[in-house]
Formats: sequence, structure tokens, C-alpha cells
Amino acid sequence: MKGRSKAGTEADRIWQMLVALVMDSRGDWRRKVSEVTGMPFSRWRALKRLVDAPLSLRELAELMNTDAPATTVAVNDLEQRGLVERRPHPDNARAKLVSITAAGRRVMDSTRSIADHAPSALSELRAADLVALARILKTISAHVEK
Amino acid sequence: MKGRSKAGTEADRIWQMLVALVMDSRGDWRRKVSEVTGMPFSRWRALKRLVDAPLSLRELAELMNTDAPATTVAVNDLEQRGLVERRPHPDNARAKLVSITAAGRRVMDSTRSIADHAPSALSELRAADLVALARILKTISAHVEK
DNA sequence: TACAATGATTGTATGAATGCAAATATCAAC
DNA sequence: GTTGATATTTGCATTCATACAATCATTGTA
Repeated sequence: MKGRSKAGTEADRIWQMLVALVMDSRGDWRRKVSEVTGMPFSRWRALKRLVDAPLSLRELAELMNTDAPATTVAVNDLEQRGLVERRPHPDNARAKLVSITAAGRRVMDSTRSIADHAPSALSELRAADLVALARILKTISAHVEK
Repeated sequence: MKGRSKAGTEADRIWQMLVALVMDSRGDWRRKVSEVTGMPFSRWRALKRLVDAPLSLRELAELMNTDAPATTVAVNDLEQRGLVERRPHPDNARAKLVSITAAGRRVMDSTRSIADHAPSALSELRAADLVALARILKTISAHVEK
């Protein structure tokens, strides 16, 4: 369902470089997110998916690549922290819609500015490359948010 | 020590975007590395630091941001798998040098080509942006490897 | 020599991620 | 209305990551 049967598109190779780079030298980012939010990193990941629109637990589970029980536990936790709300699903009495609260948005904002040193290899890029990189990443991020 | 008083903030912000992007949508990469190597992801991370040069346990612990006991456990595991070797430190009888074996290098090679789909936001970038991104990442990676 | 510091190890404890089994309530189809 | 599928929940079991206390040998130094 992705019109892309070849495992090796150019975009995929670039993505692998990105992932390898970040996962290898990601350092303390997870740790810092946990410290700032006071909750496990996985909670932050869940909360992030709810920024744009409410989701059912089923949808959230799918986005997170986990199963329903794990999602229930995560949402329970987030709800007890007052960061999300469970509301009945308008079209389906079985499902529940999970939406982020104002407090939840505040938590997400607080992590947006977490300081993490760029590896020297990045900070020593030519200025033009930095600008280009910033622009490209902005494009990607804007697209991902949707 | 890093000639980076001004460009640092910009580079750091870009780095944060990179990290957030990857950490949020990294999907199954960790999982796949574990599957291919048959060991926890953290072992791969440790092994990666030994590719370039042998390290003492102390040095390895510092690079991984963990403590000595955790490092001992990791090295024990890697040693039992035949991926690293412990040798006496030439200058310090207390320390031991951990070096990667041929089998260890083979494991690292096997993970270099792990397929991971790029998020659609990335594959839909303009061709020129993809090229620029690839070039920039190559520059960064080459620098990091050193 | 005596003593503090270093490097490694063993053991223990805790928090977290992940996956599975089973129960409940609702829906959709027949 | 009975039945099978869907959505959520509870509970459990396993594996990992992480941190800390305590021990032992070695080193450097007073």
C-alpha cells in the first residue's frame, strides 16, 4: 500500500542514514524528556500523536506499533496525569476518543526546547549546509505532522 | 573546546529537530536490529563504539552514558557471543581493553543494510532536496565515524 | 608501609517495554 | 435474536535498562 516494493529507494537509504546517526548518538534525549515531563518516554510518544487530533485507542495503538492492552495502560497513565481525556466516540459506542488536554499541550511545549548538544560533526557543517538542512527538516516535519 | 558559540544554537536546534523526527517515527528499527543480531539493541550500541578502536570498560561506560556494572554485563554478553575480546591493558593492570572480533565486525556489517521504510514525508521530498540531504548526511557521518 | 583512588566485578532492586490470555460490551450481519 | 467481529480493559509474564551497594585487585601517593 505504499507503491514502493523495492526495499532500497533513495529515500529509504537516506532515512537509514538518519536513523543510524540519531540512534547511535542520541545520547540523553530520551532521558531528558523523561526528566522534564516526569514520565516515561513512551508516554511522550503517545501524547505526541494526540496533538493534532483525538484518536481512538485502536488508532493510537496502530500508530505506536503496539497492541491494545499497552495502549490502554499508557492512556490510563496519561489520563491520571491530566494530560489526556477519554470521551465516548460519537459514532461507535464501543470505542473511546482520546484527546489531549491543555495541560497535555503544555507538556508537549515544554519538551520542544529541550537542549541536546548537536554532535560536533553537525555543528561544524558549512553555514549553507546548515540552512539547507534546516529547511529540509522543516518540510519533512510539517508533512509528518499531518 | 568546540569553536561553537554562535552556530551552536542553530546547529543544536537543527539537531533537536532531527532527533525528534527520528525518535518519534523510528518505528521498528530497534526491533529489526535486535532481530538480525539476535541480541538486545543496547549490545549493538556498545559494539558500535568498538569498531574503530579498543576501549577500556571505563571508557566504554562513559561513551554509553551508563555505569561500570552495566558495562561489565554488556561486555560479558558480547564476549560470550564471541563478538568482543577482553585483553589486559598494556599500561594498567587494573584495566582491560575490549576489542571487537572478526565475528563482531560481521555482525555490524549485517546491520548496515537493514531495511526501514522512510516516512512518506521524506520520500515525497523534491529530488533536489533529497540529493542535498544525502550529501549533508554523508558529510556528517564521515565526520562522526572519526 | 599505609591509605585513598581507580577499574572491574558480582549481586540486587526497580521501572519500563512488550506480548499474550481472557473478560466485557457493542456492533454488524444473518 | 444469535453469532462472529470489533474495541477496550484487566492481569500476568518476560525481557531490558538502569542504578546502587559492596567487594577485590591495582595504582599512586603521603
